[in-house]
Amino acid sequence: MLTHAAEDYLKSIYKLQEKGGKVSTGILAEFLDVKPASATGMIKKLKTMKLVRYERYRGVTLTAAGKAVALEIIRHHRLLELYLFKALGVPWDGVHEEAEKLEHVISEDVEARMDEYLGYPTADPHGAPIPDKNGVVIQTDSVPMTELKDGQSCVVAEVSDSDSALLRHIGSFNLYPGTAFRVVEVAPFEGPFTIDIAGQEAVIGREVAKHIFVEQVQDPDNV
Amino acid sequence: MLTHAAEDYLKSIYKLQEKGGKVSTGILAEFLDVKPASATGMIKKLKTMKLVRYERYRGVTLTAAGKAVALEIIRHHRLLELYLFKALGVPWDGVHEEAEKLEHVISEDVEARMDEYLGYPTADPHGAPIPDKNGVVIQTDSVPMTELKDGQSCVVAEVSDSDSALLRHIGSFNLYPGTAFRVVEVAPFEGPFTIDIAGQEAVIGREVAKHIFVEQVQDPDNV
DNA sequence: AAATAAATTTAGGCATGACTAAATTATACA
DNA sequence: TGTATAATTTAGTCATGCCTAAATTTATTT
Repeated sequence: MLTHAAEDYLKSIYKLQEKGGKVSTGILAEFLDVKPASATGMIKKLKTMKLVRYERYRGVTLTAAGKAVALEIIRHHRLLELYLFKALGVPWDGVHEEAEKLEHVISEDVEARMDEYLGYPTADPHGAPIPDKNGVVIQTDSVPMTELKDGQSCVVAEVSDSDSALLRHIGSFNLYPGTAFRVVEVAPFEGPFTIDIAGQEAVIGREVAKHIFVEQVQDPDNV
Repeated sequence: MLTHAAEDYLKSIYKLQEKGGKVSTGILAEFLDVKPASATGMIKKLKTMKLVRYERYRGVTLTAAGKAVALEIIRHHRLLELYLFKALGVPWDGVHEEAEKLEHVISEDVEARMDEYLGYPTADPHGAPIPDKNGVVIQTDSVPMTELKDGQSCVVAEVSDSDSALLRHIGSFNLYPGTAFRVVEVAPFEGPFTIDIAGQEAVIGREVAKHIFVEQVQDPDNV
């Protein structure tokens, strides 16, 4: 069986690989909050297990087996997040931290029971897709909110889940996945966004907007 | 923060201490399925943390601080067992193994939410008492089923939870905590027990009966 | 193309927590 | 009470996974 650390490395490599092919030792180490030397050590171990491809100084990629493990852990994580949110009422800014610990110890049996309870969901409370039992991920094509122009309408698809304070802030505007809003005005010179959400106006800073991803964007003319 | 291993040691010392004061290195090692030398090492570490009292060759006992940790872990374990059983329908012979892993990683917040969901219960699916947040345990005075005589009636109080196959067997007779039954006949020469449970007769072997604890024992004359 | 800077790897160390084998202490029995 | 046996502890090893510091390789810049 794999150690928790190995699972965390594979999960991280997967996530970093998603946005940019090969993953460097340095990026991986930073993402995991360890020193590069530590990452090198684990990468070598994962290579002997045939879970990653690796040439020194050339970065890592997951093998099919490594990707399967990564997706299994991500599935655990996201199902746990949604379960904690829906079944136990844990606030959405708290579920990530909790799931981070539970994802390594939950059994397949308990996971299947949570999955059934939740009605076989496809997204977690932050809108991230939940891979199915076979590791198939349904990808939505969302864009960062920062790309929106005046007058456009859209629906929140996903919010990055790493920063708990950011999530509380976003939650205070009710910008949960599935929520629709319209851009009233984009301030010039990289300024904040004024939006209309269920009749209420709100001002969203650009740094915050970078972490909100939207879909079903519609121009006002097309309506 | 304590390691999972340290928590397991404290929990084990507590359980062994319950039935017999001081705990020897050998008994503890056997209980934890490690070698005595390993137990000695951890005991020394726990002593420096002031969680146990220890003199070499003289056995261990928990300090107040050590007992508090042990009870906290036991509370996690038993609340988790009951939650898995009631909320997710995990069969009672599976909850122990699962809780064994989860007890070390569950947060106080999630635990409090499970506690609320369950209505602040006082016993787990095997009838073992759940310590409250302050570490107070409500002890029931149950006796092993092997002490019962012909004609006595009683209610199942607790069943030992360590052996999953045994639990399935006991479950097949519906001998869950809270279930009442009457002894029809105790076979002579340390033989099996024939009982009447909800009108059905069942034969319970002596080895199995040793793991079933009962209370509210009543002689047929006293009824 | 050589020199400098940045990234990565190697080497060596530390804590945890298990193990085996050998030494020590305690217990039991004659 | 002395000796054999059982229990326990000490000493030394191993795997994990992190660290720092030094060496190496790659990338950049002039």
